[in-house]
Amino acid sequence: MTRRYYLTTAIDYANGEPHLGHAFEKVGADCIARYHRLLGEQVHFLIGMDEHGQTVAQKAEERGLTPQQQVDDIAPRFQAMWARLAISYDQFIRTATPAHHAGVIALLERIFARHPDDFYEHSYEGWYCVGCESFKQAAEIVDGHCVLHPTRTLERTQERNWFFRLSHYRDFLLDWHRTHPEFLQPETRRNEILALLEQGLEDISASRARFAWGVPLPRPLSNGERQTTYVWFDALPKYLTATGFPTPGWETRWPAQLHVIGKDITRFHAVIWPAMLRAADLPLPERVWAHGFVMFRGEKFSKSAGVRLDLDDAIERFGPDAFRYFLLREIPFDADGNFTWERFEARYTAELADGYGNLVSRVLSMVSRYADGIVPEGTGTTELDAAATEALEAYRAAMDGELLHEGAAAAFRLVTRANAFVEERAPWKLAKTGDTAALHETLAALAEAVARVTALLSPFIPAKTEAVWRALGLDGTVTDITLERVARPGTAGRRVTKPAPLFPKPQTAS
RNA sequence: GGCGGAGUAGCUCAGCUGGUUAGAGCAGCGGAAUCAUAAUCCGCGUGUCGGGGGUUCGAAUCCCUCCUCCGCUACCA
Repeated sequence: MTRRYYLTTAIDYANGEPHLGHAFEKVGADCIARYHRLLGEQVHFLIGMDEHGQTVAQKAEERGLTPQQQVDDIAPRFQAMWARLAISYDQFIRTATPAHHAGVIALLERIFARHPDDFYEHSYEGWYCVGCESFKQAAEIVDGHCVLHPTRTLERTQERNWFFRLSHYRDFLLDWHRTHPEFLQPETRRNEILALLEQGLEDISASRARFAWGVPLPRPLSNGERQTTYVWFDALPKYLTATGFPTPGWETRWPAQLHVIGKDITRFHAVIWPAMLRAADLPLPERVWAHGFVMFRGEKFSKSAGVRLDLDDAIERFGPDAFRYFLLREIPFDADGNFTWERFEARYTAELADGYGNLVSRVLSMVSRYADGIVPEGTGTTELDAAATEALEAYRAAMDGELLHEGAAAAFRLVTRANAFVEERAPWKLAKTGDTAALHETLAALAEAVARVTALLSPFIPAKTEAVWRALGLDGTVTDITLERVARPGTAGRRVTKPAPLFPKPQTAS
């Protein structure tokens, strides 16, 4: 009975091309998905597109398209990018589809049926900041101006909508976060949400009069007006509608084990989404992880400020695996980090080419030269076994806590140890002196270490590790193995082949 | 404005509830080796631990204050 693991990312907004921020989240979640497959769990990995809302409709109009044409144009572009980056998703959900609409409506109806008081009509009147394009609360208004746009004038504006009684769930949510510290991580995000909940919650609107591109809310207002479901009541339920809800069978997948999101949408996932589920008498997801952002030389990416990075350029520089590795190793998954070309090149050269790539190269080469290409039987354990055990423990501790950058570092310590082991044992000397027993023990230990590191790195660099797995002559593919294989890689007796350099270095002339 | 986090070697960062000479990786300098993608290994770090004050036998580690940066402060997603 294998444990199932339903993992999701946020869905990307269909108003532009995929960029580095989109890629970082997908690569991170993909690494988590692959890690859980390595643990032997039955992973279901969901990604997708958020296709509704006024911005999509506007973008479509600018391009002379219908909203549907707009989203039909964008989705394949994202999917092509995810294929290129080896994102191993099991399902790609799009919100502008009949199945998703039906699921959203079923969820809303379920809330109407079970907690009829949770939705109510309300004429909302408030101070509207044109700069923010949103209503502002008292706490954000100082001297009659929005704190973020003090030079703008706030406008008194009114709209009649369906409202969701979010305030009713404040005590429940506060208690949930307090008693489930693992629900929202990292800790700093949890603290922010606790602070928010302690302040108290306002009800939120659940429908919009102005924008028709979305899911029609199933109940009209008392004056007969039909409105569009407010975007978060449309977007968040995709985690549930993706399971097939309300068609029977959805219960086998829900609740999700982990929602991977950006820190900017923590509130929606840690407050609104749990409240919606509670209102529908549905179980809450087990965990929410809010990652940080990739910045460029310490600055946020910004089209207007000219701080941008072409995703294709970054991938082309050293290939998809190297790009994945760099993002996962360089940017802490629990905080913000930086992309710089200098760091990218430094890590590529030092860690992938000279570290892992060269280790693979020298080990395969020595097995060919000193053992006729067949990995010898190891006679006993060496210090490399202890190093492997240590690396595995650190790796699991890091990966179980979503600290992917530390997981990569832990795996890499075994690369370093293996390289040192080569120097200590000096197989070329053993070959000269004819100490076959010691030579074979050394080569066996090294081949095992390479197989182990390769397994540990497979969530980070799936294509390159697959090539190494084959070069070692091992059975199956690296995506099918589990961590048990790390204990017994079974390299002895395998015929190895030497592939071209895994991570070729550009000529030094450049 | 309010709440919260952070400021440690050139760079990226570890240093939990205070206690031997403040650490790691990268970069840099010196040496060894030659299996390997001239790839590796070994050795070398006196840094006002943001500034100031305080508590203590003793503080990077606790308290106060100031400076700087960042996050949150509810319906663009």
